[in-house]
Parts: sequence; structure tokens; C-alpha cells
Amino acid sequence: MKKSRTETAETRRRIVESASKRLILKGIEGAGLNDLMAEAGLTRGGFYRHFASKDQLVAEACTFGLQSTIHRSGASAGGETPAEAFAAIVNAYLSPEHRDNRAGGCPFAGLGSELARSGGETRNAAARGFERLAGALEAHLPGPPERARAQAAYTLSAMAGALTMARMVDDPVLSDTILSEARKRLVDG
Amino acid sequence: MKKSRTETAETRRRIVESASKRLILKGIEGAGLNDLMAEAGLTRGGFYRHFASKDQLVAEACTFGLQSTIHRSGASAGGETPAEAFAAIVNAYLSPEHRDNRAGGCPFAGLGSELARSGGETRNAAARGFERLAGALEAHLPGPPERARAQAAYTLSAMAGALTMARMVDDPVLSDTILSEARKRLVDG
DNA sequence: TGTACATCAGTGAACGCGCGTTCACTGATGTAC
DNA sequence: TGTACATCAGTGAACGCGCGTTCACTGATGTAC
Repeated sequence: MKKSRTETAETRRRIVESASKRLILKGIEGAGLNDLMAEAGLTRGGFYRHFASKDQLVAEACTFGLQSTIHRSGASAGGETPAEAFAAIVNAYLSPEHRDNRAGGCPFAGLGSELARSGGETRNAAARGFERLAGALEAHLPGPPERARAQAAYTLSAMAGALTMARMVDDPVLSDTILSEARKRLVDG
Repeated sequence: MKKSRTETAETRRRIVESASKRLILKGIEGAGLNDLMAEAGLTRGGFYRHFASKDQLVAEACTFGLQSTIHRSGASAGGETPAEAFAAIVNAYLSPEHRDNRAGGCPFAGLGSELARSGGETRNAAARGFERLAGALEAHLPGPPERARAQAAYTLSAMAGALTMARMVDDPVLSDTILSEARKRLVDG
């Protein structure tokens, strides 16, 4: 059953991509290897041909999900002025669509408290991802780098918190209020 | 081994209180019943004399942790003006002490993404807790109720996100930056 | 280019383990007379 | 107040289950000549 090199690489990529969604949907401990492999159309046994441990897959899936979030942010920010690009990123992140599309969304909003508790490769992937995502925001902010960096780090943290809480509350009106108020405060403020 | 009524009530309270800390420290799925009961000085078997299910304990522990957070906020806000009281609550929530004291801290920062994924009694406890905690903030905010409510909901969400991210990143300087920038933006803004 | 062999992706069964939950049992407490 | 009995908090063993991980095996692919 050996596969060609390109097939193997493609399979690995597929596992990471589907795991990224599954982990956000079910949680790091809630998504088992059986589950994650089945999602990619495989059985449990083959997992260790691609990864050394579950932690390694979780770390790569986290990095993948964050990279997707950065790409989506880049797509939101078109050829406008920096201020408009920044606003576009924030508005897309804090949209009802992102709130309602958990699986394909930002890992910080979907797994934040679990990532803060994790160790090993996962923790490192999360920390590096935060810096990269904050860097993507910082690029559109004016002022001295130190100020821009602080504002970017705060904006990302507040966005992740607002999206998480908007998903947690069960009152749809309150959920919309959290998102719209966050958009206003983070874009205008 | 039957215990008196007051002893039974005290035991139950102790289980909820220690579970609140243990759950935040290890995560909802990461803290087993064995673990939670041992933390309260008991063995696994007696659990179901006090609770119908793990979900019920998690819900009560969540409510307990949120109530503690509200009490702590009330203690931070002394006899000052509303604006000063609001600032005191935000500054205490976003302090390095709160960041470094996960177990005894706010359940939204410690379990946010897990609560957003939960159902049953836990989800309801989290949603009701958000409204109560936001209400405690709202009480110190000026302006029309609708505006104050929106600002309170946003402030709480941003605080939870900032604390979670401050715990997640592994660079202490960046962690401090997230907290200080959040304090500045949420108090002055 | 053709053949022989080593590699290794994927399968499915099995490992020990801890999970949430159940249960028979113990013995101190609360209740009824 | 004293006695007899029902209650029930807590123990510790056991339940089935799914977890992460390991392993013998299969057979198509890549490599060496």
C-alpha cells in the first residue's frame, strides 16, 4: 500500500488541514486521533507514519489555522489606505460570518483557553502564531513601531475575546452587540 | 458514615469551590472526577451523592468562579466615583497578579473557548454569568442603558481575551504589553 | 529498459490506561415511638 | 429521654468505553543492478 512521495505529502497536508477544523470544533482533548484520521479519510493506525505524536499534529494544525487566518486577513485588506485595510481586517474578523463559522475560523477564538494551558510544540506554535498575526495587523498601523506593536497585540487579543464571548452567550442580540461594539471600538478608537 | 446535614452541605460547597480552581487549571476534560474529588479530600465513589453528573458540577463550579470574580470586582471598586470604580475593576482584572493566578481567576479567561463549545447546564451557567458580570460593570458606566450595556459587554469580552492571550504568549514583555495596552484602552477609551 | 528487492503508507487488532458512572456495603446520623 | 430503625454520605471495586500508542502485516512504489 505504499504511496508515492507526492501522494504522501498530499495526505499529510490533508490531515493537518482537516485536523485544524476538527480540533477547533471539538477541542484539543475532545478530538481523538481516530476522529481526526477518519476526517481525512484514513484509519487510526497510519497516523504515526506522518506524525510523532498528537501534540505534533495539534501544533501543525494550529499553525495552519493561524496561517489561514492571516491569509484571510490579507484578502480582506485590499488596495486601500492602511487605515482602511486595518478596519477591513477587524470588521471581517468580528463579522457574524466568522462567529458562525467556528471550524474554519481563528484558532485563538476557537481554542484560546486550551492553547494558553498547553505546553510543548502546541504552546510554541500558538505563541509564534500570535506574533505573526499581530505583525500582520501592525503593518497597517501608523506611529512609532512600539506603539503600533502594542496596539496590534491589544487589537488581536480583544478580537479573540469578543469572538469567543459572542459564541459563548446564548442571547443572539447580546452576541451581535458584542461584535458590533468591538468593531466600533477597535476601528475608531 | 452518614454525615450531618451541615457537614453534607459544607462538603458539597467544598467540592464546588475546589472544582472551580481545578477545572480552570486543567480544563473541563482535563480534570477527571477522581481528581476533582481528591482535591476536596474525598474518593470518586461519593460524587453522585452530591451531583447528578459531571456537567452539573462543572456548571456550579463555573457559576461559583464567576461569582467570586464579581465579588473581587466589587472589592476593587471602593467608595470612589463611578468612573474610578470602573477603572479599578478593569485594572484589577488586567493585573499581572490575575494573569499569574489562573486557578483562582475568572472562568471566562481560564475556560473561555471550552465554555463556548459546551452545552447543557454549563453553557447556561456561562451565559447567565456573562450577563451578571457585564451587569456589574454596567452599573459604573454613564450614559443611556443601551450604550452602557454595550460598553460593558465589550469591556468584559476584551478583558477576557486580553487575559487569555497574555497567558498564552511565551514572551513576558509581550504579555505585559497586552495587559497594559488593554488597561489603557479600556479605561481611557 | 527490465528485473529483484528494499522501503514504507496504510490497515486493523491489540496494549494499558483513565474516563464517567454504577453498585454493594459500612456505619454514623436523624426520626419515630 | 431512651431505644429501634430508616436514611444516606462516603468507600472502593467494578462496568464499558474511547483514548494515545504500538505492532505485524500487506502491497504498491522507489531503487539498484
